[in-house]
Amino acid sequence: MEALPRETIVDVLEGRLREDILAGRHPAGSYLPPERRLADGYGVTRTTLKHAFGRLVQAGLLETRHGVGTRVRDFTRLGGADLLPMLVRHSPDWFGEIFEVRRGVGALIAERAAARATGGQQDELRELLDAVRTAEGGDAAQLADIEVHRALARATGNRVYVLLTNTLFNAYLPVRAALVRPFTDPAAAHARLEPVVAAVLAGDGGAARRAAEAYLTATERIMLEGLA
Amino acid sequence: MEALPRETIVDVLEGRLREDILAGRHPAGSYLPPERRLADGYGVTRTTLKHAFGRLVQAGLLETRHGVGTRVRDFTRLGGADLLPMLVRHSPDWFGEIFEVRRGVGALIAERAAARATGGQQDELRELLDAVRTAEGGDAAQLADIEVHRALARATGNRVYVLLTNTLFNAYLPVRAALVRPFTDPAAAHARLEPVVAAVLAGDGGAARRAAEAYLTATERIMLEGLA
DNA sequence: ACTGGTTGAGTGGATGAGCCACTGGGCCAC
DNA sequence: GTGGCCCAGTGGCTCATCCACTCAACCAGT
Repeated sequence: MEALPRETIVDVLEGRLREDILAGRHPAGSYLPPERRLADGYGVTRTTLKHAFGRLVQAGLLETRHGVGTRVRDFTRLGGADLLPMLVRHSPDWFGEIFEVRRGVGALIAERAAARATGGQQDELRELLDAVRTAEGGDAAQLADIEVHRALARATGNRVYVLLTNTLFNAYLPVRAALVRPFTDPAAAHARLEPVVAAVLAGDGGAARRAAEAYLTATERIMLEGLA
Repeated sequence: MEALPRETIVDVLEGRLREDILAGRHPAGSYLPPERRLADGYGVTRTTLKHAFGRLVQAGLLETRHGVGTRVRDFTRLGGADLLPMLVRHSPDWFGEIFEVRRGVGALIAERAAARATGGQQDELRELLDAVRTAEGGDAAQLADIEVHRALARATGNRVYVLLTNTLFNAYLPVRAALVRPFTDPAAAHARLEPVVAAVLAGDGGAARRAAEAYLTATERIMLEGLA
């Protein structure tokens, strides 16, 4: 099991700052208070605050200018998809939109994979699909399911699809993990996924696209029901 | 003009570390030397090194464990699309793959936008397209062109498409900016873009998808030629 | 009045010494 | 053997201090 360590001070601080920004307490375009004052306000050293700032700058939420100050970026306009995990954590409204995109992109990936998968990649897909069926206990089936999707992305021969899949996974996987119930049955997971892989292996792009759309629509419905 | 300040020490250090990682001098899964030793090696303070580490951790390239060490993550397997800018800077191989995805996603966006754009969004599209035609000097036409694409993404009513568009822009825009020649002519830019907007305004999803594909294929060809 | 250089307050950037907290392996008593 | 303890090595965090940059106000000199 993944033994994640206790949250560090920087973690907590980053979370508070992010919350304050996403909640609009520091509006986009406005300057934050000076580091010394802010650090004092949060009861931490300026160095520690700077570490938290560094992360948020990297994430695209903040923008610092030497000698001037630190400003909140207009991330809804300029931000990248890597913001999704924190956005969805702050407000679950994003979930539906994420899944619509996942459906569109997933269909693209299936279609491309059907057209391009190499022999080795086809073998890998067969193996990983089989691993879903024989998965045992807890979230093993769910993890195996994810691996199939990663392999489908790889089978497009386009590494950007792999990264994109990871980005979308990072955004909605925590939510999906919370809904363990519908995803822990290996037989059901295998049955849902099998038509997609079969179409890809058959090299039928149209069928693969439709199968992927069906799969993603089905899992989306399960998740949206689970959230309600 | 955007007067970007001189690179800070942390910037440089981050670049060197990233380069060392992407070049495989620190293989995925391996542990980096201890912070004290590494900081000494790069001739900087441990604090400074930690700031650079913080960014790379946030970016998904590194993973630190208190009391154990700092490890290089297998970003080709687990990384998100936000890595693209640094990956493409390190090796331009990525460019073709990025553009293929941009084409697929752009077509999806155009189709959705045609089906869903509200009246206000249609007006905005008309205005922004017009701004491309009347753009003057330097890269003004190129910037106006980008704004049209952002507006198309917004017109889908799905904010994730906006973020995704930004992510892909961040990845290939620096390259595109280097090829100013084909993109500085307002009339040409307007002519390329007009059919896409027209189809979206007409509410014809299929036509919008095909127009977007044609546009993206054309600009892709221009860029690939420029690179060669 | 206008121009142009100077200054100073306020901001973020970087340092280095020092201490705390965590991990893991090896040692020792049982 | 087995269990517990210890300690060396690692990253986390703080503090005090200085450097570098920006901007606006000021003040000559014209």
